[in-house]
Amino acid sequence: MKKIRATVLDVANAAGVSVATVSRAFNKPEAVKEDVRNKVIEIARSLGYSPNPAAKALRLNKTNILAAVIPTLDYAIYAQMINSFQQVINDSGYTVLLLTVGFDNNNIYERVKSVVERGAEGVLIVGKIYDQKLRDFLKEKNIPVVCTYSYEEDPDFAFIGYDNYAITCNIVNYLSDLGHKRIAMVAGPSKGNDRQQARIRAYKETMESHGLADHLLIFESTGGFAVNFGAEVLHKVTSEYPETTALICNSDIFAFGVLSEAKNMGIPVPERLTVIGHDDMEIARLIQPPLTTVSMPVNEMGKQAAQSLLGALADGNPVFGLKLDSKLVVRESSGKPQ
Amino acid sequence: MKKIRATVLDVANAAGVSVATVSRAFNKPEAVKEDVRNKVIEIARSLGYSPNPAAKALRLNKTNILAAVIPTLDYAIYAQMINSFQQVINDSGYTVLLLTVGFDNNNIYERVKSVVERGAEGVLIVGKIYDQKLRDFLKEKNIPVVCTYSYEEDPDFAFIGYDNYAITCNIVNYLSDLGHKRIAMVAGPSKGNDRQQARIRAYKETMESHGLADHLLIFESTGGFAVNFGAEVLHKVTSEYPETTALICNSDIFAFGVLSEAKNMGIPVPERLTVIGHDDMEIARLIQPPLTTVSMPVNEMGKQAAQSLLGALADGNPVFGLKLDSKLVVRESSGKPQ
DNA sequence: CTGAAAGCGCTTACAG
DNA sequence: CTGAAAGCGCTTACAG
Repeated sequence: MKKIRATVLDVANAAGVSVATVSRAFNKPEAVKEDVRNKVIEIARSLGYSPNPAAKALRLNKTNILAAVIPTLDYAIYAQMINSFQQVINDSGYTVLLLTVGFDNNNIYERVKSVVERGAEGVLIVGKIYDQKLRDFLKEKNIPVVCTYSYEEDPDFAFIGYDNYAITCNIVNYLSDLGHKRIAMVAGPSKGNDRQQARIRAYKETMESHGLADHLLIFESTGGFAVNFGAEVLHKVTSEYPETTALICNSDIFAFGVLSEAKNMGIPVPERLTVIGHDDMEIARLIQPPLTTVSMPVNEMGKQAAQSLLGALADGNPVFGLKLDSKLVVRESSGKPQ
Repeated sequence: MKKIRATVLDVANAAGVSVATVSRAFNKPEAVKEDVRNKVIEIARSLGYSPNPAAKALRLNKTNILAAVIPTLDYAIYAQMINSFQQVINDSGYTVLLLTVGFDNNNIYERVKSVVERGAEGVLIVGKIYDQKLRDFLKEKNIPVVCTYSYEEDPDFAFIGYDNYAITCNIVNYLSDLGHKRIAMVAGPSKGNDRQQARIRAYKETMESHGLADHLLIFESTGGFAVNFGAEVLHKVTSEYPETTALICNSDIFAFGVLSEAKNMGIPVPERLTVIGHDDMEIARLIQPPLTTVSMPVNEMGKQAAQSLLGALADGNPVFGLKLDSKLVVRESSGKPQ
């Protein structure tokens, strides 16, 4: 029952020209006499003609599809990044195909492959690609890839992200300078998540460099990024590691859980416990006390990632990488111990 | 330089069969002798063959693409809904094409059209379609459409959403029962946004029904949904309409702004001012005081919307609509006046 | 059970 | 400046 859409032939017949001329009127207008061109375009419009994208893709071997493969949309920083990414892409006549795959990059081979098989000419990924099979696949198919959120010098893929390791070093240094000695980390699941891994590594190594390695305490969530885990950790810390004076949360979500539960338990922040988050979500500055956290330019990341992919596809420009700034935004949830 | 992808002909040649047999081995396996089929599939795999989606789409007149056209991804409820939507869609062998268009549905004709012209077989939209040209276009092309977040009985398009009017009536009734008489509304931009319009209408009419129409006070944001607007409104209210005892915010975002600024200004909530939000974002229950707000099943909405579209496409089932529940979640930000 | 051939809707050398 | 024709990679009646 589907209404047959007008084809190039319909337009040609109605205009009394060949299909070649119709095609040219749209794709190479200067090669068609003006009055013919105008007539064709007018008739095309009146018939509601638009070129069949599948036919075009087949003929030109170009789908104009780019894929965004991300952990989830149910987390503000990814949603925001894709929001920006998508705007640039759509404005460029490309289309964004969206796929969520969770946080473990070890198991994305099939999903990314499927997205390429569905015609994606390029793909945005969050984090690093571990799987050698996937790396080989993408290189062999010559698919431009941009990895976001992390930054690495990688010969094969462009990274547009920030230095997760360095910023976490900064946090530990900041806390150490403040006088904190018992500092714990609340981490997200680190399996297949290089951002978490980098932060954990930074925590360990920087603590060590300050001679604080006798109090390495890492709580790694098993259930993703949930507020509850922050609350859980706070209970554990107060009962089992009460000497702890600072909590580095690798997500604002965890920090919100800690702060909320601290209030319930009557633990003053930052007097008794310093809390640090990560991501600088909008709400971070609105809660009480406002949250000290890490801010990174999420929208910029999305836009640059889009440009990177478009550039690679357009003039065969080598896909470029970019290290963006992240910074520790100090607010009232952090302070000197005691 | 692009690696030529294996075609059905490559597989056929390598297997010593015809392309028809290769195609059948995948699409109608029972019609191919087992050993032949196995050989073909094995060879296809070794060549990394996957069918060209453009060729398939052209031949079958079926793109397997569905579009999500939403205001923005930079707002949790939309991002979450699309997260769920996308999961169901992708699991069904379809692909999600994403496009953001802002909050004003008066101007989405071109964007939705473009998405259909890019091959979308069905489309998810947020809210109601005003534009008659767009309605005609979608009907004429016979494109299944599901409108979300709102609920209406519409002969042309399925709605999977909730009753924005009714829930706002509930809020006003709740406040009136508590003894509030001076109630104001903080609204998002209502132009082209039927959810806001419904809530504003509900506010006006219910206030009237309680004989409170002498204090109709609506603050409509011009700049989208920003925390700042909540703070601004609070200033205006305290200076110009200090008799106000309750603020109905049509977004948690506004409510967060109000709550945060109330704290700064030393205005006790709910003793001096009751604050109500909308959307029940995760953070709503974590702030102080926890926010009374409207909760709706966002993920369910996304899933059902996906099912609706898939159903319409699969067996030509009429697209179904669904009125989902929303409810007022009462927390400590609301109470009796004074 | 298998293959030869047509055709989906486009674009683009090629010829005029 | 324009048209006839080939061909992109598939699937599917049709014939055997």
